Amino acid sequence: MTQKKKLLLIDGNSVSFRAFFAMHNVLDKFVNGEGIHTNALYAFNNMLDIILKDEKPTHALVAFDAGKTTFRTKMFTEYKGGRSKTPPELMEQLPLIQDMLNYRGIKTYQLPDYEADDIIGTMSRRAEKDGMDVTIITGDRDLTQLTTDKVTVRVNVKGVTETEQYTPEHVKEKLGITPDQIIDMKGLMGDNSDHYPGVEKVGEKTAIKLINEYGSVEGIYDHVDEMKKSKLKEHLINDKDKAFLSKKLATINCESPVELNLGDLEYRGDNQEMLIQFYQKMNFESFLDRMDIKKEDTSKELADINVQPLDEAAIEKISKNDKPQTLVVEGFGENYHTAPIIGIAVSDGKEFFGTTDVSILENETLKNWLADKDKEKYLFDNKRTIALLHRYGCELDGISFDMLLVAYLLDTNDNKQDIGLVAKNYNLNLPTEEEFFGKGVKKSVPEDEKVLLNFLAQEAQVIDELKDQMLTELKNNDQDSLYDEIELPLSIVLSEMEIEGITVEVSKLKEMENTFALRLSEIEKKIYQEAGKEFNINSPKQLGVVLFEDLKLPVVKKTKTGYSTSVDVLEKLKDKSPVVQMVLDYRQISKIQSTYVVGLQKFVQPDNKIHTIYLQTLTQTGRLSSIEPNLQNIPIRVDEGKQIRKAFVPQHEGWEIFSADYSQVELRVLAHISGDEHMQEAFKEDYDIHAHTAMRIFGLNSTDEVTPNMRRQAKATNFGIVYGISDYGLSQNIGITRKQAAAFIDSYFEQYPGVKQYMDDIVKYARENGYVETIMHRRRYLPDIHSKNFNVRNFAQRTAMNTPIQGSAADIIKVAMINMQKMLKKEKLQANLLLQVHDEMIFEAPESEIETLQKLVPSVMDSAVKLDVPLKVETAHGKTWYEAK
DNA sequence: TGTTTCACG
DNA sequence: ACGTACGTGAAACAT
Repeated sequence: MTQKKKLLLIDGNSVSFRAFFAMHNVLDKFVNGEGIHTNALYAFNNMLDIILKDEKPTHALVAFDAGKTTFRTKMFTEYKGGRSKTPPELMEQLPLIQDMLNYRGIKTYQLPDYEADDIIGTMSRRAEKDGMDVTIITGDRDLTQLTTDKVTVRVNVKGVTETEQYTPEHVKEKLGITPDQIIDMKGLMGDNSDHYPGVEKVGEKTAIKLINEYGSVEGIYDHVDEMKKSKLKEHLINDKDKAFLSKKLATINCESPVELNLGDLEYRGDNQEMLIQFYQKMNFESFLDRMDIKKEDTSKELADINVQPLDEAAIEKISKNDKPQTLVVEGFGENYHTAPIIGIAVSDGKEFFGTTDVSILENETLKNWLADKDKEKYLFDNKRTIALLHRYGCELDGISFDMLLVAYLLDTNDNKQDIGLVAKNYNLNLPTEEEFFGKGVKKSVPEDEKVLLNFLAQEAQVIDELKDQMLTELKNNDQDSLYDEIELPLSIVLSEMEIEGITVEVSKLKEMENTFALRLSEIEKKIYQEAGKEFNINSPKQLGVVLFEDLKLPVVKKTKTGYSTSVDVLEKLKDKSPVVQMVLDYRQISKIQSTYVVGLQKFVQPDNKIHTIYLQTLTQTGRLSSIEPNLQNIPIRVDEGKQIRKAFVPQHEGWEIFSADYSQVELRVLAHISGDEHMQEAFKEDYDIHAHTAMRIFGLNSTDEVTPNMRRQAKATNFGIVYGISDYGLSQNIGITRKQAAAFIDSYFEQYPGVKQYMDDIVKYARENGYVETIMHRRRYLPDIHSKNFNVRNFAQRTAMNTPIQGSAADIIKVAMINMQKMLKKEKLQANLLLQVHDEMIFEAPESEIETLQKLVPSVMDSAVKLDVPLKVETAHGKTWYEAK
């Protein structure tokens, strides 16, 4: 079925006027580089976007008035007389509006001696005859006379973005007459703005009454003699000529000699190239932004691929092929440590081999090829592939291109966890895992093996096809060594850590579960007693009612949905009611119980180990994150929670847990990249950095004069600096006034002028380049740095300050992990690297190796990168993770 | 599915 | 005058 044709007709002059006055208040702000005003252009275009989206016309025309004299002025010289002149700021925009419309693929037209109305009337009648639907956009109500079953008139109200829709029914409802009676109404009442008269003392109400009685102007005068004597009758008789003339003037000429065919009006859409140029000339940033989104729609569909069976003959071919080949190993399930492999594909870019028979992984030739470091391979997600193959007894080596890692390094902003998403970014339309397998209960492997293998082959094809382009981008960004020397080797290290896993004593967790359950029910009882009723303490909503309505405690803070009951609020209410402390205690225990004691047990595998998954390509700063479960947020600050760590033990009798952490890496990184002399000195001399800061900002002569409270405040200030400080944030954190906090910060910047300089420079750098970088050239793009929104922009500025610091620290420990793993192998130590928690590494090792590690680990860690200040490493060890700290 | 809260660096 | 610390993941509740 062919699409129903629809013609969009716009009254160019009246809409331009509307547009101009709609944005008249910002007239001075809308001036382009050449000094031309652009407000009407902007508003017109905005309206156009809305209308085009709404109406989806197949044909379009914008009609303009040709000049001052028309057939109407010949009939009545004063027609449209006495009108004030078009403002010059609008005059200069009118020709540009026509240009813009043409670039948007819309025809414009004007006809000497005729008005825009007549062109619109004529074309709408022609279109109607052709069976088209018509929509007319205008600021002038008179055009509603054109309304029919097929013709809708949308009249701008309140500016240009909103319209009132006139159908014949709507006209009837509003005026009580039919559309074609509007000209009779105008004839009787005249028109002030078009400056033609009607019958004396007849306005809209009287006109409509008369029309309802007699049908038309003609009808009225056919019966005027029968009317009973009245002033109205006198006026009608006196002004008969005027009435007929005015009706003529009001009548739109629907048979104007318009030299256009409907075919000429076909709407073809934007002329991208010209439009971009035009928008640039007009400084229309927001319209330019909108265009980029449209461009992405040109993605290329992938053809079906002829996939040959991956059998012994194919394996022979693959293993003898010296060219790099792309490997796809597909697992089915959320967690690849347990997911089965459902298919394997290999391709050299020309031939595609695939199978769903995983027993092929027992083939020795294939095994050897996979493990051969000299057989170069490409893939998407090295770590995942290594882990999957490992469970099937295969090793993997020789990976030179991991598309996932490269995509992440090129731009951390978009979600790059899925090959389909990366492909789409490069205009290749490969389905995402979710699109292909479905989600939720519908998630399933396609029944037809061919469908699955085709998908795997397409994945291989995409990897192969995008490799060169992506590696070139990487090199252009100066990120090739970040990839070659850090992220790619790290993916192997991480796979080893995940596969090794950390041993957990479930019995210990069970024991804690009972203890905490008992304590929880005790506190629960007390809270119910105190509150006078039973309720769900875990529900912030119910708790809010109890605290702030039943107990009438003062409301400190509100959230979107109601009262806030978070720790900082409860802390302030502690002495107001004994129930508050109980709630705090309950919350703490309940958190430990649900998330850790109970939560962790669910992840312990039959080997008594937990195998977390590190997300290497998620964070915006370059840090890792850990999921299923998260082993990077195991409690340590309060002892009840820290007890959890007693369940983390070495896998062998006679072994210990060994941990090593960087001390104040982030501040050391700041000292390095800011080049601040005073801060560098503090680290070179190995002073207590927070005490040193306290001494400086409180103007003391020696660190001996620093009180514990001063040190605490200085420490918070140091943190604040790393996070991209604000006086308010600091004041909230250490409980001082905003003014005091501001004074701290001023004093800090005075004492560490290099830090101040860095903060200013990095924000400027972000503004000029659109991104910031770490010491290893890891990038984070910050488009929000140009935001007009105060909050959004400030957030981007703080991010600009923080990311190079947090990100460089992440770079450093990543290098250390790679070097450490190498060193353990080289020294033939049995020790295993198990976990990474941002600035620390956790190992298990035989007691006999602890002494070696105490020297070796710090030496590897502090020599990972060379900074202008030394790195410092602290170690600890013990029978459990609890004791290794 | 989104919100709130809280565990970590 | 604006409303704030940076980076994460998971559980529970409410919708």
